[in-house]
Amino acid sequence: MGRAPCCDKANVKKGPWSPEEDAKLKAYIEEHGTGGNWIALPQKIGLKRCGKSCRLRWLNYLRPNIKHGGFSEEEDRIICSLYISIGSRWSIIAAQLPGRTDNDIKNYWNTRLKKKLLGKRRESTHSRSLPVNQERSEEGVTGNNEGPSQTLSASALERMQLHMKLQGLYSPFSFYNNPALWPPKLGATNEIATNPTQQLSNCNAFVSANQTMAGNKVEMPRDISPYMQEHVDISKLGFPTSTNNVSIDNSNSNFLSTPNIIGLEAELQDLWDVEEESLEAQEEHRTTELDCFEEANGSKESMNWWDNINGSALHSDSMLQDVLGYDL
DNA sequence: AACAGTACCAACCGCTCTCAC
DNA sequence: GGTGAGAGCGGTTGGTACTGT
Repeated sequence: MGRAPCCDKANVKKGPWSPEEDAKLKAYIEEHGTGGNWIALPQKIGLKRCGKSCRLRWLNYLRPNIKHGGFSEEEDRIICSLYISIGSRWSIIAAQLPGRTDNDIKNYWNTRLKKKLLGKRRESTHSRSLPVNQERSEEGVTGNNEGPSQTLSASALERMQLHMKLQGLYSPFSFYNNPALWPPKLGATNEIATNPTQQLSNCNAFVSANQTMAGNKVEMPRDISPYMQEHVDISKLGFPTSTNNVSIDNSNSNFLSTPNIIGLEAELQDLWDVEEESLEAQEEHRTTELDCFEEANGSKESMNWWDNINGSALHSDSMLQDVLGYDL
């Protein structure tokens, strides 16, 4: 049994708003406000519209100080950085761009910006465009019936692709080519890839290994990067206010559904959680994991590998500039 | 000029979240 | 703590404008 509809679907008008409807809605809200009840509002002013439709029209179009189109390069840069960091949290991204609506940004991203970043890889002659074997690698990641693509969302894959692109896959010091920066179990070889074949292999290994680390329970100290602190209202991201450290605890099944972990990290963590294990076994894994890490590195504190990803990408403005194709 | 393909964007849909009761 | 209504959000759709053939 589904929930009751918010309005009488048969008696509401759909489709584009007329100037008269706009005027009615605008005049009423400017004089009386919404009254905290969008559902009742259309009846009050004699509009045959759903309350949700009224809300959307007001927020996305009629509200004062709304900007449409003409995104600046600075806005592009912020949108890209935030998308890579937090994914399709359009409302949060919109909060950082005064006058922009989430819908506007979402449309702009889906129709233009995404193509600008990801779409140009095949025809690009750019020095950082991907080599042929890397194209294959991405197809493996984004791809089809086998492998990691089955479990990573399109958004996460997109962000990984952007991330890899911004990291500069040719660089032997990039995260993907430097196992020393990887989570302990993945960085076993400690080899830095210096040729495309090895780099490709490392990229694939990174993704697939994330799948196989099922059941591990790892502390991921997660500092908010300086970039995020500067550009994002952290309080809106749902991080704990007292500490930035996030303890990923598999024993709490609700944890991953809270906003404490957002986006890609959560998805990777989900991959690790795919395999069902008892709490005891998980705890044992965790203890072993931490002990091994401590033994190898002298401290559990430096197990801050996720920061190695976030920090490096968010600070690579020059790479972002490179991909966007214009000077910042 | 006519048509097809593409790009863009407003609006809708359905789900989750929040909060009052 | 459980429930339900409204608000908010992100994904998707459909219509229109634009561009190329």
